[in-house]
Amino acid sequence: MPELPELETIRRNLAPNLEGRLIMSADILLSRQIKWPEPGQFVARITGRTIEKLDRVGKYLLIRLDNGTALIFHLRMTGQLCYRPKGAEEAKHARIIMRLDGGDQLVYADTRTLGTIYAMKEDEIDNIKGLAEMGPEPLSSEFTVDYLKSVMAGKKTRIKSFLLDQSKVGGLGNIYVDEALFLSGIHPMRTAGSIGNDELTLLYTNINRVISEGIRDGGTTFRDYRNGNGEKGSHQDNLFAYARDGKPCRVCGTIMEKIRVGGRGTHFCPSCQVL
DNA sequence: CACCAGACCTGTCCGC
DNA sequence: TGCGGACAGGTCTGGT
Repeated sequence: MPELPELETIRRNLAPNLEGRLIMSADILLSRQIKWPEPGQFVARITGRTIEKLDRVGKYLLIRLDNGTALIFHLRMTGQLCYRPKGAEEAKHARIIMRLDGGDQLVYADTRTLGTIYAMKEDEIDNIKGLAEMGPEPLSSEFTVDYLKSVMAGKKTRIKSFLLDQSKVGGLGNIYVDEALFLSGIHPMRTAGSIGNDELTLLYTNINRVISEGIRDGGTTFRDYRNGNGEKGSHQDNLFAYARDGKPCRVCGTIMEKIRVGGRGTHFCPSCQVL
């Protein structure tokens, strides 16, 4: 489900409800999703701890505790992290329930159970490869036109697959990549190295644009995604490319198409984005 | 290094 | 109504 804008939305609406709160206990309903340490140790590391701060790195959410442990979530396709005030109805597909002071809960739910969860001491965090190797994020000071130019130079990988590589640009996923390529008039099958300076500058601008608009709209809800309070996002109403196959292009009216690139469904306008 | 298929899972939708 | 297949916001592994 979730890409950078969705994770950032979750972080922003969980933070005021969680920071300063005490984790009284944790119920593990599906231990398979805890990747480190083993479940008993996992529970021991987080119970009785106070939540200090919520951080996000790419699509990872890090909940920092007062013992230096970071409770780390990657939601993959259908993970949800939801704050449930005392008395709220039960979450479907709950996999971990963390009980907070005062009877409120932080619930991790996940239909497809692909999400991954860790409780890492500071010196263990780099063992999560995807996190340690995260590339610069859109909207950050490290993400510049020159950076993008340097990593794309000479690359034969198709631009769609290239932008999905988290070690190149952190936080992009299938929806926002299709959107950025559409707005830039770049066909998803082009190789990264074939993209000229003007197009590359446009692409850079549009990556930042789609990410910032996604955050502004509280994320994109197609099916499972909900924010930290269980609410849907609204960016699905403002998409140009994703899931618009068979519909007229919002710019030129041509019927949009869907192909597969690197195994992922890819939506584009055959007239605005020529190969 | 580039690229693909398969794996990990469950739910939904579509065609027959 | 039932059943099989394709597909879904992500990432990792192993093969060519």
